[in-house]
Formats: sequence, C-alpha cells, structure tokens
Amino acid sequence: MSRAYYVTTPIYYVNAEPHIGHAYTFCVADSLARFHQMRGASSWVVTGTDEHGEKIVEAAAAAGLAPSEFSDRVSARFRAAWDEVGLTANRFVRTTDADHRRNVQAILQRVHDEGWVELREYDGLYCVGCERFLTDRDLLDGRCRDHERVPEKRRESNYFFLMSRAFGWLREHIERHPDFIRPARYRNETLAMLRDESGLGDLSISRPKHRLAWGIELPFDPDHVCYVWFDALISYLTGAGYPDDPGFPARWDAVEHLIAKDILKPHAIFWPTMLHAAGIAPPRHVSVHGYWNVEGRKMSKSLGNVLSPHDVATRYGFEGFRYATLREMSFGLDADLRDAALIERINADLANNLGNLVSRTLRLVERLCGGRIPEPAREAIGSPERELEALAAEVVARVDALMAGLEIHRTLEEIFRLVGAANRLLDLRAPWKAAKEPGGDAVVRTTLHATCEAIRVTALLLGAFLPAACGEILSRVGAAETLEAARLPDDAAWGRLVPGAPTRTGDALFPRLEARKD
RNA sequence: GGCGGUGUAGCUCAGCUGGUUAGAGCAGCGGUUUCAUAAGCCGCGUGUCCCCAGUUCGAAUCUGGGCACCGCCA
Repeated sequence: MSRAYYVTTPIYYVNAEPHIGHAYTFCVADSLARFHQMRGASSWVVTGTDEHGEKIVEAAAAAGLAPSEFSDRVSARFRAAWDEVGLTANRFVRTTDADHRRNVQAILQRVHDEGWVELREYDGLYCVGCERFLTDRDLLDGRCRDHERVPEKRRESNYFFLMSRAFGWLREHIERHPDFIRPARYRNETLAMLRDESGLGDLSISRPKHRLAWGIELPFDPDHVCYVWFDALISYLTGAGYPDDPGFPARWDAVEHLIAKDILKPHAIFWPTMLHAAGIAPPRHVSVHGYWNVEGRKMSKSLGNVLSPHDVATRYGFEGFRYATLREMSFGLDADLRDAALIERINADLANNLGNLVSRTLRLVERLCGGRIPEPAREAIGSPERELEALAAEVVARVDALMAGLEIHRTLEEIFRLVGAANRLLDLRAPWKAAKEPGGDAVVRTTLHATCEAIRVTALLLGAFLPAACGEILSRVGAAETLEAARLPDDAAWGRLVPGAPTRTGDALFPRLEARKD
C-alpha cells in the first residue's frame, strides 16, 4: 500500500463569494498534492463549504430564500468557480451533506460520552457576527470590536466542550512537534496563547433550537443544534472518508491543513483538542499563510478591490496567475498582488525564459534534427554539458528540501536556475552556427539533446505548479512519460529521452502579456 | 501593557550553529547575437546589512539598549 498525502483547504463560509485568497490556498493545496503524488504518495484534496449558522440564516432571509436554498446557491458558486479555473478536489464537503451530519453527530456523541461536554446557563451579550457571547474586552463603545454591531442581550443554555481539560496535552503536543504548526511564527503565536491556563477556556458548541434551527441537531439533546466551528472542522474528517473508507487511516495520518492566518486559533487550538477528546490523532500539519493585499491595500468589499478567480483567469490566464502568486508570496507572510509585478513575473519567467527556451530549442530540433530527439555524440560532450546535467540533479534534490519546508517561492526560483542554464548552453554552443560548419553535426546533436533533457526535467519539476503547461511541454519534447504518470526523482534522471522520439513545435505556451497602461 | 516577528541593493527575498572582496531573482543601464515569444546571452550595484554600545582576532550573523513596522494576547 502506497503512502498517502492528504491536504485540505478551509471549507468556505457561504456568506461571501470566492476570491483570490481562497484560490491561492487551493492552488497551494493542488500543487502540494501533485508534488507528493509525483513522489509516490497517493494524494487526496478536500475543500468545501460551511453552510450552517445564524449568519447564513440572516443572509438567506435578506435574499428572500430558505437557508437551504441559499447555501445550495452559494455553494454551487464556489464549485463553479473552481471548475472554471480547473481546480479539482477529491471531495467537496458541504456541512449539510448527510454523511457529514452523521459524522458530526457521532463525534459529538463520543465526546459527550467521554465526559467532555457540559450544559451551562449563559446570560450576556451575544454578537451574531461572531456567533458567540462577548466578554467586556470584546466591546468597544458597546459594540463588537470585530463587527461593529450592537450585541443582543441573551440568556440561553449552551453545551460547552471542556477544552480547558486538554490544556497540558495540547501545549505538550505543540512543543514536541515543531512541524505541527508552521511556519514557526504561528507556532509561537499559538504557544503564546497557551502561556497559562487562562489561555484555554471552554468552548460553547451549541445553540438552542428555538433560536437557531439551521444546524445539526445534538444527538444527546434534540433541542439544540451544533455550533458552527465544531461542525465545520469535522468536515476534514468527512472529506477523508471518516469513519469507514479504507483510505481514511492513511490519509488522516498524513493530513496537512492549509489555512490563512485569520483562522489559526480554531485550527491550532480548538481542532486538536476536539480530536483528542474524540480519541483521534491531531493533524500532522497546520500550515498557515498570510494575506493577499491588492495594489498595496487590504482586499475588502468596502474598497471594492476584491478579485475573483474569474477576474484573474481573464487577465493572466489561470496558470499564469497561479505561478505568479506561488512565486511572489513567501509562504506565511503577507504579500502584495500588484498587476505590474505579476505581468513582469509571467513575462520574465514563463514567456521569456521558459517558453522561449522551449520554442527555440524545438524549432532547432525541427530544422536541424528532423524533429526527432538527436543522439548525443560522446566526443562532443564537454564540461558545459556535464555541468548542466549536474545542475539538474542538484536542483531536483534542492527542490525536495525546499518543499519540505513549504518554501514554494524559493522552490520555483530554484527550478528556474535550470532554465537559465539551458538558455546559456544554447548560446554557448550556438547549434544554428555549428550546423553550417563542417563536422558541426556532433555539436548540434549533443547540444540539443542536452537542452531537451533540461527542458524535460524542468517540466517534471514544475509540473506540480503548472500542470497544464508542463504536460504540454513533456509531450512536445517527446518525453516517454506523461506528467500524470511521472515519478520523481527517478524520471528526472538525466538521459531518459529516447533518441529518435518525435518532437513537436506549437503555439507559444506563455504568450507575453501587455502591461496595463494608465 | 505583555509576548512574538520583521527591519539586508529600486522591488521581492536568501544568507544555518559568527570567518575569504555581503548574495539571488526581477526591474534599470550598456553591449552583443539572431535559433527563438522584439525573447536569449555578456557586462554593470561606492548597498550606513535600522541605530547605538558591547563580546570577539573577526559580527549582517552573538549580547544589551533604542527606533520603526506588523502580528498575537491582554
């Protein structure tokens, strides 16, 4: 049985439309899944929509729809957005799905049976935006700090998950597993929240049904429904096939949750303790990225600068956008999405360096070698060719090391060292000149063979990040393997191209983009 | 207020446990080539490595203090 790799995006709350922040996370998830798949793991990707809660009831009412119709509609928009840009998941979990409902109830029952749940009377100020009761420090001038709305006075009974009991366990787990929450800055933040026991209170996990009917009923008290976070987080189990799918144990053992920094606390604190109470292992990794600003400003509805996946697909082509954002954002830090920077990135790396390398090489092979991979001439292999080969091996190894630390932007930079080196070899040997000289045939064949190999290895390394383009490159360069079937590092070994294999020229893989003029 | 992070070329970032003239990519400037997507290749940076003090034979890299920005918690 092969190794598994399971990666999740958050499931998105259906009170907003999909935007590029969501798309970025999915691009990372997809890239990581492909990366691990190519290294022999069996990858599994899950995304979805979070559909319960009071805010959805409100939004549905505002739209004149029943909550179920409303969430059907918005959830479908998320799926359509991903379909449009070619991002696919193995499972799209809706918190309204029957199997998910069953899982939530099973976990609730289990946690309840183990004595982790307690009914308490609550009397205080409640913010619908936060979906919770506020304390004094949440208030500013009588309004909720986050939502700037006046909270309601409420008295109700809630079931509480006794999270505080897991304080010692959680802190120890985080301390013992440096890679659990990463990058390290978020691990430190989490530990800071856990400096003393006051950092871990108990968690309200239910609402009385008479107040909120749109939710999953508690199995041990049909007068209450489950609170949003509790049922949303469990979607990660549902998505992996919990409890019965034979693939579940291996997936869960290798799960990586990708999140943006705003939901660190639920993922780093609530979720591991919930799992602990349910007798399930905590996730292997919670990997946290920053925010995308747009042209130096925070992306927000009120500024009207929220970009959708559709917007960027139209502007840059989705793969171009995908590459440029993966290359521009240092994972974990905030980054700025500037049109000029993305255009420069796409033109410089993809069009000028990679696209042009493929284009010039394959045109030369077509003209000088009859459109077939040439047989290199042993006597024409000099140190530049040997260096290119050595570099390819070095890059393959470095990519693995960088990816282990989730350094995607540096990984991409690293891969492009190979592209640059191939371009330089071509200039150095100038096969177009050699072809005109007596005895130059050996140089032509050897140089183009080496360049084609470099292109092939590049396409394999880059395939996880630019799947469509790299699949096409492999096909054009006459590689025996398809991107889907390729395995690293074996297939990245130098010399796998078979002399005589047909190559193919074609349209520009990455047309240059025009800068916006204004 | 407490804690944490960041501060290195125009921009984005590498620089591990201190040690040759501080690096990469992109942008810019000059040159060159024509196989190629007006792409490629070659050359070009006198950067207070935020500031001050200290430790050391030697610090961007360690210590202390300060400043700025950011984040988390309160």
